[in-house]
Amino acid sequence: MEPLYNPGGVEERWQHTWEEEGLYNAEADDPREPFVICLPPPNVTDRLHMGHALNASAQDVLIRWHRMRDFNALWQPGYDHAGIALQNVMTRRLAAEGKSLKDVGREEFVQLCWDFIRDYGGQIMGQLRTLGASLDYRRHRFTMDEEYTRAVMRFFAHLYSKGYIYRGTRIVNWCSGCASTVSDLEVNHIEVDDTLTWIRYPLAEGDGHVTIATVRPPTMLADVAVAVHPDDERYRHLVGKEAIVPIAERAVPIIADERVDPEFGTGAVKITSGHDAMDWEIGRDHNLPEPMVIGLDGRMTAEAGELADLTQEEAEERIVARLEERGLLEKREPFRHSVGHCDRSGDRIEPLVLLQWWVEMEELAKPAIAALREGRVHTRPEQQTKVMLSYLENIRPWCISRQLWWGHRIPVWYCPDGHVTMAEGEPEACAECGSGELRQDEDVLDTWFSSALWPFATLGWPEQTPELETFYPGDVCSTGRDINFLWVSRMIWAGIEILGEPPFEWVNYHSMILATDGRRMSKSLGTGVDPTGLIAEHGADATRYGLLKMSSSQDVRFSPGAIEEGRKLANKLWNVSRLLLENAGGAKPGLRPQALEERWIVARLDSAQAQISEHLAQFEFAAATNVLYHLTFDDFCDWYAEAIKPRLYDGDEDAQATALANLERLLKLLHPVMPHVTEEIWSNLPDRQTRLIVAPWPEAAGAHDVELEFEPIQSAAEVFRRAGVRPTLNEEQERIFVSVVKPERVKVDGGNVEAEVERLRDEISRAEGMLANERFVRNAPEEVVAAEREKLERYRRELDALGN
RNA sequence: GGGCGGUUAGCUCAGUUGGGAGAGCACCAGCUCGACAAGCUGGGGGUCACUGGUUCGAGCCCAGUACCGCCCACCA
Repeated sequence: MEPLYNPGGVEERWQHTWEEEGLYNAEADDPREPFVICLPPPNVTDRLHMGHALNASAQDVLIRWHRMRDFNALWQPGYDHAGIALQNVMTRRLAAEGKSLKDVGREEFVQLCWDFIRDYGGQIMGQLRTLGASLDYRRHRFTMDEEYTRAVMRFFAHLYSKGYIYRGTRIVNWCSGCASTVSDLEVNHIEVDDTLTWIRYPLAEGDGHVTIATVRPPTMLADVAVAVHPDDERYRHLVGKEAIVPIAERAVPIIADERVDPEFGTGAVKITSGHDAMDWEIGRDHNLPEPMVIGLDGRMTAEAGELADLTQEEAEERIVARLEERGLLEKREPFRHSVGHCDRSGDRIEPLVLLQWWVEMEELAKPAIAALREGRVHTRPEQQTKVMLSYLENIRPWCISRQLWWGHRIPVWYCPDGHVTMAEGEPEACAECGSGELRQDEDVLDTWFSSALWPFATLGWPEQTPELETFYPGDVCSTGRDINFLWVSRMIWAGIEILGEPPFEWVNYHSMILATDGRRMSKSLGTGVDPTGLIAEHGADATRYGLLKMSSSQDVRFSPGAIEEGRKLANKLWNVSRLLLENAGGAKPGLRPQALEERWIVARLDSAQAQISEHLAQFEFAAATNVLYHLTFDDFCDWYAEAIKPRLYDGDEDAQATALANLERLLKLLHPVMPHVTEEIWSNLPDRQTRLIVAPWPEAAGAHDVELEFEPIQSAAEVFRRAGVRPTLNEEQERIFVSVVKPERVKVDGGNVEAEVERLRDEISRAEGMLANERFVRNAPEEVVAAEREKLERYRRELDALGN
């Protein structure tokens, strides 16, 4: 063993060995209790980024921990086809070649997507392997695979037959950049500087007018009403009358609706059902028509008359000029408000009224709400449950059709008479009239529609496979908050709807890792840190340790020091192992603790193990790494190993055997976080029967000497003193050791007796004050009062020892 | 507009029912003898954002303020 641990080569070797020996595999006929996590499927064209690496580290710790605890641990891998994202990539590539979608046609385009995936996709699984992620790679799934597609079709058919899926004309979010609709969840509201234009609409009868304020004058050509609040005294007399929309020169009703804010603008608002979400709702409730003057390309349509084909900006200029000529323009002023933008392309969303496919969500959400409320699904951090509930309780219909070519095509066919035939496979004839002339719906399904099935479609659903039987429902979903609604909420209701129970019991939300300056990590900002670079430079173990160490219940900044710490820990462990192994004589591991410091380290290992288990069970990975760090550095290396060194050199077989047994134990506790270095050291231990990855997690604590559970370092010295042990320490350690023989001298040796006396007097008066307080003595827990009494006595003894 | 989170050492962050302010890194000093200088030991350094309240006692509980971040939303 070399003095400096070099993860390069070692890590790859173990990754290959583990996978080749089938140690990542989980089998459906394994009788042990299953433990299942589905990897959130990365986009097939993505490369590993920090979020993937952190989340994979967390999941792998849980999987490896459970595997050692004798669970049948399945970590399910796979990819998502990333509908809009990949379509946009491909569209840009075509454009770079001077081609458009129309030039290549649908069939060829889809083939190009598959080619692209074959050539450039599917890289993350390889990158996850270099992280040591123990996924069952044999079970890899892709949402566009034939089998998975069958599941998507069945899911559609199921929801369609129960009436949850329907086709309807409603207001949608149209993204001109993607040339598709997107769901409400894919729209970001961003503050923009705009202009608010105040326009006079003359009354149809008489001379008066009503002034409205709008940020989008061109849409006035599609106005269908003017609305005011029903309680607004200023306008009550006008409700039921008509106003003339200028330029369009149409009369529209003046209506009353409570959704109008009387405080805003003049308190009167133009209603444009075809181009605004709230107007659309008001329009539906008042049975108003839904004309449109803006087309799919964002330009004015023929309905706009002489303004047809103009851009909205051009149309606005013309309209404002005309209004001014006629004296109907009251004023224009700067106005800042939030406007929907496409999450994918960044383009401004155009609300349009289109015929699309929808999922009616209200009924489907109810069992998911119940599952969250009843604690059948828990979240970490817990507050996220509230967030999820408020989303589900206010859920709205989900637009699932996309005007794309890359994705699962909607399994619906139309005959020339307009009859609708839904079929999981291609039908031969119209279900209604028998016509053989069928045309399939052109649209594909929202990518998230297929992602919702991930926990069971990956297991073979709709077939009743052994995998489905054994591995559903799973246990943990670990993910970022950014896809909470898009993915997690949908898996929950879909799982309950299809299989009767939620797909997992726990949802763990990991930190978002920000750049060191607090900005988002992003390629375009140049703030990204590449985790594969960290792995190459510091090793996978150090990277895993570092990411888990810096993770938290909230978002955190990237900390290079945490990775460095991981590297030091691996090196420290490596070197203490060298010490123990190279001085083990012919001893075989066996726990024969005789000296007090040996019983002490067993107690420390027990105690640390209990803490680690508790932290992992609560998804507190940073706390677990902290325990591991101090256990290894302080307790195991700096005190225990130092203390037994002389006996190791002297060839004391009991000490050697015990040291190896304790090392074994330490390696097991570290393995889930740092699998490679621990497996490598493990392979150097004598008489290994199994790999560490499948070695049993140590027996539960309980056998150790309870009275030895002191705090680490000081207590070690205390233990040595009581044991009469005089380990060979260096001069500094010797000084501490001696000082601990008389604990009251520790601080005084530093020189400042007066300050120490003062401190003790303060402490004594504080403790006396508390104990003299009847309410404290009466109300505080007994242990707290007793602890206070003990402290008081100790302080008094220490003060006496100082001669005061 | 609604909701959630944050503000603790130079930096990144812990701090579990209220009871002696912590870790890692960085910095300083010493040690460096047969695992490791990517080591060991020690040290300096904090008005726990601010104001008020509850309490014998508040980083922690309550009310409010400021600043930062995130999510949701039909602010025309």
